[in-house]
Amino acid sequence: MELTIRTAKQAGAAIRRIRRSQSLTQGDLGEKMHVRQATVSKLEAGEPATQLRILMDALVALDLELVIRPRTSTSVSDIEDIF
Amino acid sequence: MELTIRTAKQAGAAIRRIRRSQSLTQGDLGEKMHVRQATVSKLEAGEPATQLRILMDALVALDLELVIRPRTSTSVSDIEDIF
DNA sequence: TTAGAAAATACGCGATTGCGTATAAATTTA
DNA sequence: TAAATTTATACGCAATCGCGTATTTTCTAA
Repeated sequence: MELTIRTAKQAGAAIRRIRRSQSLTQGDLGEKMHVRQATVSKLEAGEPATQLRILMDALVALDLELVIRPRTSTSVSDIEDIF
Repeated sequence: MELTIRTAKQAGAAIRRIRRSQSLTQGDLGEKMHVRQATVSKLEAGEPATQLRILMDALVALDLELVIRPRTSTSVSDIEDIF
């Protein structure tokens, strides 16, 4: 299970998917992160002005990590993601 | 070449390493990203309030992508990173 | 060792964050 | 389909963003 992220929107969508897979509400996640449910909502919406700190805190709370690597060729799912 | 990121500081350090490996100055990268050199400086310093948008723009400019995945066990390099 | 380049920092600015507190809207479940 | 839960949105606030413009401070070659 590995999600490729190229936009803030994709990052938010990934967080949402994973949060749900762990049966957590935005409120639950917010509690773990010590931020409000509204802040989680904005993060998941892919608001590009969200602070980096919020993303990192979410990753910790969901027991995830980030990897930075060279861009791989565009996959079909990436294209679908555009629409 | 794959960098594991768990903190904003690590994200900044990774961007800096990769930028240098591509022989770019902060000014060069800023130009590609349409942000100021000062903004790149803050990103690389790992300022946690940096906007997510800035990180994503840097990734695009450096031809990188992000991966979100479950946390792997702590590696030696992670520990070294603490000190 | 010093000139030149690169990076860090500063000031004032408008914009927007995340905050507390609430509520409206949407979704799920009984 | 009604009730309950979850998510999105709102207001006023202090804080901080990234901006333009510039100036240190630090690093790197000649």
